[in-house]
Amino acid sequence: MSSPRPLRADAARNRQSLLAAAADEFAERGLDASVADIARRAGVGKGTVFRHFATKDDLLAAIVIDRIDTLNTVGEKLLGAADPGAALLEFLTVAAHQRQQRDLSFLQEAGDLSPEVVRVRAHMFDIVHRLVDRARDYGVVRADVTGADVILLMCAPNYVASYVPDAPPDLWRRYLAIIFDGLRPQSAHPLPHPPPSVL
Amino acid sequence: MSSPRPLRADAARNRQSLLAAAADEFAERGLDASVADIARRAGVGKGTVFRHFATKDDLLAAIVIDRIDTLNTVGEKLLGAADPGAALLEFLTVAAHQRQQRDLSFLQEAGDLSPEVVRVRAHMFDIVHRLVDRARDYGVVRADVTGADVILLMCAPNYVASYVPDAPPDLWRRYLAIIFDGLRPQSAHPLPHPPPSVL
DNA sequence: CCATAAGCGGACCGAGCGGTCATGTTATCG
DNA sequence: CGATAACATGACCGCTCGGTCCGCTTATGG
Repeated sequence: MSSPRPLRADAARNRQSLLAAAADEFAERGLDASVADIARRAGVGKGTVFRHFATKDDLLAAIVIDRIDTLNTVGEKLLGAADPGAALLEFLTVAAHQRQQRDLSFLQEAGDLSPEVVRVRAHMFDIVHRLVDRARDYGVVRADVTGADVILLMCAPNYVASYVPDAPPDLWRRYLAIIFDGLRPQSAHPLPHPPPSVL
Repeated sequence: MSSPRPLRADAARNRQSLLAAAADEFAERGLDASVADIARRAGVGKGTVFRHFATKDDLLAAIVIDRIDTLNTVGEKLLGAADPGAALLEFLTVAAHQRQQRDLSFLQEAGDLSPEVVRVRAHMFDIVHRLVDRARDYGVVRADVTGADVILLMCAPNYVASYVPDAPPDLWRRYLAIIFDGLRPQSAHPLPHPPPSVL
C-alpha cells in the first residue's frame, strides 16, 4: 500500500507547503486558481507541483480527500452521540466550517473524479444518511426529508454567505441555522417534489 | 434615451438570436461559456457578437438586466397581493424558475458591473425587502430574518439542485420549500450570527 | 566525502480564451 | 436601380492556462 521508498526530506517539506498553499489559493480564488500561483505561494517552481501531483485535479483531489476523511472521522464519532439532533447539527457545522470561504465543489466535475475521491465521498454520504435517519427517529428532523437532501443542502450556507462582499467569516452559521430550522418538523409544509434517488 | 437610428432588419434578428443563444449557453455551461460557442449556436460569426455587445460581460449584463427587470415587474404586482406569505413564496418561485439550471451569479464579480445592472439590482433588493417586511408583519416569516437574508438565500435552491447529475428540472422546488420553511416562525431557533448589513 | 539518484526549476509548448480588424456582403432609401 | 452606409465575417493577436522536459542542485547512504 505505502510507497516502497520514503520521500526525501526536502521533497516531503515541499509537498506539505504545496498542499497548504493550494488549499489557501483554492479557498480564496475558487477552483480556477492557477497552478503557477499555487507554486509561487508555496515557494517552489511550477515543475515541482507536477512532480508531486500528476495533474491539477490530482492536487485538488488530495486536498478534498483529506478534508472528507477528517470529516468522516468526526461523523463516525457523532453517530454515537446522545442527542441525534445536536449530532447532525454539529456535523453540518464542522462540514461548513471546513470548507471555509469557498466551496470546493468536490461533488461537481462529474466523470473525471478519482476512485479514491469516490470512495471517501461514498463513505461520507453513508454517514450523513445514518445521522439523518437517527435525527428523524429522534423527532428533530421532519419525516419527508432524506439524507440525500441534507447532503445537497450541506454546502449551501457557505455558498450563500460567499455572496456578500466582505462577509464576516462566520456568516455561514446564520444560514446553516435557518436551513436547519427548515429541516425541523415544526414548520414542515408538504414538499412539492420527491427527493433525488441517487447520491 | 433610445438610440437615434433603429437597427437594420438583419442586425435586429441577429441580436435576438445572440441573446437567446447566450442565455442557453450560460445556462448550460455556466459563465465560462465561450463567445465562440455562443456565436456558433446563434449561427453568426464571432465578430458579430462584439458588434452588438462590446464585451462578453456586456452580453451577460444584457441578459441579466432583462431577467431582473421582468422579475421586478412580477415583484411589484405581488406587493399588492392579499396574502403576503404566498406573495413572497411566489416571488421566490419565479426568481428560481427564471434562472433555470445554473445560477448566473449576477451578484458576484463585484467591481466591474455596469451601472444599469446596479440599478435594476438595487430595485429588486428593495422589492424583496418590502415583500419580506410584509410577510413578517403578517406572521409567516420569523422576526429575526431580514430582506438581506432572503436575497442571499434566493439562489440557493437552484445551486443545491444543480449538484445532482441528471436532476429533474423542478427539483429546485423541493429545496425552495425546505428553505422557505426555515424562514417560518414555527421552527425558529435563535440565530447564531447577525444579518449582513449591506445589500 | 563522494557517487548517485532523487528532486528541483523555469523555459517552453500547444490549446483556448476574449477581443480586433480589414475585407467582403447586404439592407435601405433617394 | 444604384450608391452608400451599416453590417457580417473569420483570420488574427496577445495572453494565460495546464502540462512537459532537460539541465542543474542537493539529500542521502556507504
